[in-house]
Amino acid sequence: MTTKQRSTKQGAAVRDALRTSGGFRSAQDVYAVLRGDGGSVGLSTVYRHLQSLVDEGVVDVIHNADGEATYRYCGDTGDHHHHHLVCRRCGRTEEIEGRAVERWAGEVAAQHGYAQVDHTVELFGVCPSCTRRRR
Amino acid sequence: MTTKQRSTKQGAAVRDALRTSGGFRSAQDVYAVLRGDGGSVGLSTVYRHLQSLVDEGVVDVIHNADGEATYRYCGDTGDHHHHHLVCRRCGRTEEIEGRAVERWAGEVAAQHGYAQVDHTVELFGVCPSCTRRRR
DNA sequence: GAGCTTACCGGTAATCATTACCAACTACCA
DNA sequence: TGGTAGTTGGTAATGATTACCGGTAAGCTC
Ligand SMILES: [Zn+2]
Ligand SMILES: [Zn+2]
Ligand SMILES: [Zn+2]
Ligand SMILES: [Zn+2]
Repeated sequence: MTTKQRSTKQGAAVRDALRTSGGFRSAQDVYAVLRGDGGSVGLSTVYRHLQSLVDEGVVDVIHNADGEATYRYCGDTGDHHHHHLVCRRCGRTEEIEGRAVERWAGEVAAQHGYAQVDHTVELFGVCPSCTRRRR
Repeated sequence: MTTKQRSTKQGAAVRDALRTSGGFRSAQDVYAVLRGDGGSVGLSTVYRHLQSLVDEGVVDVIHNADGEATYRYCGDTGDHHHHHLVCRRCGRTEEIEGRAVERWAGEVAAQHGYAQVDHTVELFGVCPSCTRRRR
């Protein structure tokens, strides 16, 4: 039997915090925000829910340059395969997709005889706002 | 003045271990191998040299799914921009490149007005050998 | 080769993100 | 309202990576 999921305020808080943010945030970031809002959430709980959301497929994970995991709510557009263009200053994120990359990835893998191929494709830059602000 | 680099046997050991391996290996992996060979290297030393090699540009880093850093010697072919097709079973790696992806990345970034754009593109699969071996 | 200077070594302690534990708590159903 | 089982959150444990620092040795000069 599939474990029944209970709906708790903490779960909602974590999900909303991420959704509202719009970009990629670390677990510690989310924790800090929720604490700042006066709510009392445990760090364990934050990690737990982030993981659940990832398993559900509504949240994407990317490891930043330091290897730290950052999460982003992609649920609303979440079923279709996509990638991201992330601002390395403010974390703002645009969802992107491209037939070209997908085709290329498949071809390359096939040429080398690799099976069960998956891929990681992320773009990092400085968004218009951040560019304007700090020129 | 640029700090003068001394050539030590430990440095050579780390570099050779990576080069010989051919694939992406974690610092701990390299450490284990060097220890297995009877040599006595310190873990700190391994980390230190891996970082140096990365700074020199002869070694590439990728964070695996767990966020752990893995390193690969790409020095011999190292000047030109390239990506990797990595076997998630044995770590074997093929260097790959593609005009298509580079162009696509540039276009997408431009469309969204992002500047100083960099990208991460890595393919993960199961290499021919590993596929054959384990059905 | 001997002596010097100083980068380098490596063992250990410290840092940090993430996970494991577990007793107290509460959502949900009858 | 009561009971059951999933959930919470503080704390301890884990694991990778970094900071320290006294001891070692590479490279240079004579
Ligand atoms: Zn920005
Ligand atoms: Zn894709
Ligand atoms: Zn393989
Ligand atoms: Zn590229």
